[in-house]
Amino acid sequence: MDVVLVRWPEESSHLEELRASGTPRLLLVGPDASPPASHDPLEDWIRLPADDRDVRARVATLEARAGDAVTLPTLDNDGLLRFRDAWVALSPVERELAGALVERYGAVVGRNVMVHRAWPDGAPTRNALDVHILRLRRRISSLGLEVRTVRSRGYLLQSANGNT
Amino acid sequence: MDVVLVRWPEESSHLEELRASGTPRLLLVGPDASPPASHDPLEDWIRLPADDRDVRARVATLEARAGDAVTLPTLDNDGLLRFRDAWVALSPVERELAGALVERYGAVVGRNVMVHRAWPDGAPTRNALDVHILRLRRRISSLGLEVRTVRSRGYLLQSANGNT
DNA sequence: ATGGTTGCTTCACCCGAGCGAAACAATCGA
DNA sequence: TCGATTGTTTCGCTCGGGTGAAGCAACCAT
Repeated sequence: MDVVLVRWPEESSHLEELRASGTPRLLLVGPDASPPASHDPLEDWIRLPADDRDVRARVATLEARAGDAVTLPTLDNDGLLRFRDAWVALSPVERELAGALVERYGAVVGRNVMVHRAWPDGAPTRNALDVHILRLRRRISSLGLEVRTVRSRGYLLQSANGNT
Repeated sequence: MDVVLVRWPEESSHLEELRASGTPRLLLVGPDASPPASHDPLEDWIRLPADDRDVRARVATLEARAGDAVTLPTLDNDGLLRFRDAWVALSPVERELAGALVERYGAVVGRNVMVHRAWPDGAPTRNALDVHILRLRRRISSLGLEVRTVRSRGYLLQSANGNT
């Protein structure tokens, strides 16, 4: 989601609806104005005049927070895994594995559950799942997604930078 | 909880443990340094030289956020210990120990209670609990949690930087 | 105080199981 | 024919859990 720049306090009327809709926003505080008192993580402010890089850094931070809060990966009907405006094509087996992980995004999916999903009539080898998880990991790394192992319990899909 | 001021990038070594313990912090960015890229809501930065009121405003915001974030640790069904949007996987024994501690978060849990919980049919060695407590301590330190000893009474789970 | 005792922490080691990763072979489809 | 997909094997690392032992530190009883 894009960060909206708002002059403070000149455009403060506009601010209410941005707050209500959860839009990330950066307030440009005039040289003599006092900064706003909101502690919403999706709101930030900077004192004018400001270095352009500083503005961009704060915008980037707000964008990242908004992305953390909202984005869920989805697996569409064509077998494409989408996440944050990017996507990758998955092979059939990977599709099933990713499907199980996406349905329980951020939670652990048992190894046996995933084996059953990818090979309903029984797993080919005990190691097969490991290998496909490895291949899935490499594919989705470009999306900023990662599969984390929870030893003796299963696997967990999450955003690569941080948690959920 | 109090906001810690950190010079950036001079004191960046100290920063890691502040992040881990969930301590709110304001980075004082030198005139020529580039701002940090964290999107933790409990971290903020300001460019030096800065107006004193601006510093106080940011400190106040961080304090307010820290006050909002009185989260309790939870042990979910997958054996993951979650705290403040981070998590770690626990081994089976650690899971039982952490479960006992989480249920009485901030209060003392007797050693015998924990032994009975982890090994209902009797402890393997008298030392076993100590070793597992040590391992649990190391694991949860990354979450900003700590296990404190109350001599001859038991153990107590709390947030690493002081409160509750 | 002194020395001993108790309670707790920490380290080092072992074993077995779980898992990761590479390498290779076989198959399938455009 | 060529690349993509999948199955299989093998090697080795990491982790979990038990054990022994050394080291502190607080407490107790002379």
